[in-house]
Amino acid sequence: MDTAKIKRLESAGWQVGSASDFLDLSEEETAFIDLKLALSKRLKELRTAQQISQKELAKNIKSSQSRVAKMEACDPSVSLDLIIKTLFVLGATNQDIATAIIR
Amino acid sequence: MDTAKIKRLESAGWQVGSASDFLDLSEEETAFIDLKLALSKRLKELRTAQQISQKELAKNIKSSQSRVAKMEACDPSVSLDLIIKTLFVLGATNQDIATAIIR
DNA sequence: TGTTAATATGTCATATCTGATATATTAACA
DNA sequence: TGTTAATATATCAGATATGACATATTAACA
Repeated sequence: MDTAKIKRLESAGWQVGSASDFLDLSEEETAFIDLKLALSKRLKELRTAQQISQKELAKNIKSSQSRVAKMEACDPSVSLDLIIKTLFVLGATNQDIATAIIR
Repeated sequence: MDTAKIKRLESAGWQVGSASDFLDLSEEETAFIDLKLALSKRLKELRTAQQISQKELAKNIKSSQSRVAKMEACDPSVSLDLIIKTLFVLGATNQDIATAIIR
């Protein structure tokens, strides 16, 4: 199993609040993943609330359905840049993003 | 003059509040740059408050002085990922980051 | 069950970001 | 003025993220 897959599983694990030690990450690294996770979660919330398919959103951001799926799965191959840009396309405000981060 | 340089100048321009139309960016693109700018500004604030040189910070994040300088200049070649990771190394909390974004 | 739309996962060539390095500029002080 | 530390800027080879595509899985319904 490759690192990407492990990280993806780890992310899923954190998402539901379980503890795990496949990887030993520094405090800064986990903080970063948590932040990314919170935003990818918000991304999915906004998309589903707007009843848009991943394919449709992909078109709006000039990307592909698979990349949207990866964003929502918080795949390690997606950057925070892409997630944030997509949030703005979904109509998120700075306040939305800030709230998603602290919540 | 290349795009990177123009964008850098643009960023500096926005930072001091001037209007410009070298580039015509969409609302989402300007929102993204504004957010990045706010965070790079906060990064510099945290570093200077801690009286750390760019060189020292670079060592802490295993990068180089020049990259730190580019982060603080909000150079288009730096990712949001790198800026956020660095903020965490500087001891920023999610609340700090959220505040920097909405302020 | 089959059909269909939505979503998930794997892979890859290309684009973009990376740390490193060199060098320029700036600021503070003798 | 010179010297020094800090910061800024330019460039580049290697690393990582990208959209695209193929294919698998899931869910809802006939």
